[in-house]
Amino acid sequence: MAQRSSRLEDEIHQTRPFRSTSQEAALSLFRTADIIRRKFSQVLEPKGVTQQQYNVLRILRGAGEDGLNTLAIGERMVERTPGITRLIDRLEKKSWVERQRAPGDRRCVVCRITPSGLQLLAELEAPMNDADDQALSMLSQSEQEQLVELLDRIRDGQSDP
Amino acid sequence: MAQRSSRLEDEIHQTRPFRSTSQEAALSLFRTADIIRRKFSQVLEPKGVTQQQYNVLRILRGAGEDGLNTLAIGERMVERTPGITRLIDRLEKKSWVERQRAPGDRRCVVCRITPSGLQLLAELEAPMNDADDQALSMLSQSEQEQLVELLDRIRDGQSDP
DNA sequence: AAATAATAATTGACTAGTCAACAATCAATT
DNA sequence: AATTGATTGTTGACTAGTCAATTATTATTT
Repeated sequence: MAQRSSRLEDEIHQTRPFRSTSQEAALSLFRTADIIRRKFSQVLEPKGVTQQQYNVLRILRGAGEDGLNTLAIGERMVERTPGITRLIDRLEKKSWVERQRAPGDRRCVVCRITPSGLQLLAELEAPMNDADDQALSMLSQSEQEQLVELLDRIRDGQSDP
Repeated sequence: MAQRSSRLEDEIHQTRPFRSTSQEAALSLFRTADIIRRKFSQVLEPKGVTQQQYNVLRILRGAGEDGLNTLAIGERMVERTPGITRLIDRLEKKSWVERQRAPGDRRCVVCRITPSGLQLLAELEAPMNDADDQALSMLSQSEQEQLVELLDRIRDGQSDP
C-alpha cells in the first residue's frame, strides 16, 4: 500500500496521517464543496442573492407560469420545508417571487417567479456559467465526467437518508 | 461527444439537461457533500454535538495541553472567527472546552479540551470511523484515491480565495 | 511618555438549516 | 353532518456562517 503524502493534511495543519482513505475522501469532499460554494457566493452577493435563493429562483423559472408549491420546491432541494418557507419570505420581500393561496386546494401556496426575478436570473447567467467553468477548469472533460460518476455512485450507495 | 443521461437530473426533477459537465460536477459535489454531512450528523446528534463542534474538539485534542487560541482554531477550519467564538461558547457551556486569557498576551484566549471532552471523543471514535467507511464503501480503495486526487486538484486550482 | 497603528477577540444583525409543535384545510368515515 | 385523520404550511427555538463595527490589549512611532 503506497504511503501517499496528503495535500489535505498540510492544508488543515494536521500532524497525524488520516486513519483511512475514506476519512480523507469525506473531508476532502467537504472542503472542496465549501471552497466552490464560496466562489459562487462572490458572484451572487453583489446582486444581493444568496446561493439558496438563487437555486429557488431557478427552480421557479423552470416551473414557469404554473408555479410550484412550497413542498414541491423542497423536493428539488436538499433542504427541509421550514427553511424554504422563510427563504421565500425573503424572496417575496425583494419582489423576486410572489405567493398565492391555490384556488383549488387552499392549503397549498403557489410560488411564482416575477419578471424582476427573471431579469435577475438573466443578469446572473453568464457570470455563473463562467464560475462553473472556472471552478472545474483544472480538470479535463473526461476527468470531470469521472468525478461526476464517482459522486453519483457515492450518493447512490447511501442506504436510507 | 456522448450524450450521457444524468442521474442528478432525475434526482432534482430537472427537465433540461445540464449546460455543461462543469455545472453538473459542481452541483453533484454540493449534493454529495450534503448527503454525507447528514449521515455524520446522525451519529453525532444523539450525543448532542454538531459536526462543527466535533471538528473543533478534535482540533483541540490534537493541540494537547498547550491549547490553541481562537484565531488558530479558525485557521484549521473553513469558518471565520466570529463563528468560532460562538461555537466555543456552546462547547464551554457543555464543559467540553475551557477558555483562559493567555498570561503572556492578554488579547489571546487559549482554548483547551477538558477530560469530559476527551471522553466524548473517545465514545465517538468507533461510530465515526464506521460512518466514514460506510459513506465511501461503494468505491474501491483505488477509486477513493482517484476521488481524493481529483478533489485535491480542484482545490489547488482555485485562484485566490 | 502620549498618540497612533496593529492584533485578538467579541458583539450585533443578517441568512440559513434543523426539529418540534401548531394551525388550517381537505379527505374519509362513521 | 360531524368527527377523525392526513396533508400543507407556518412559527418558535436552536446551531451555524457571514460581514461590519467595537473593545481590549500590545506594538510602534513621534
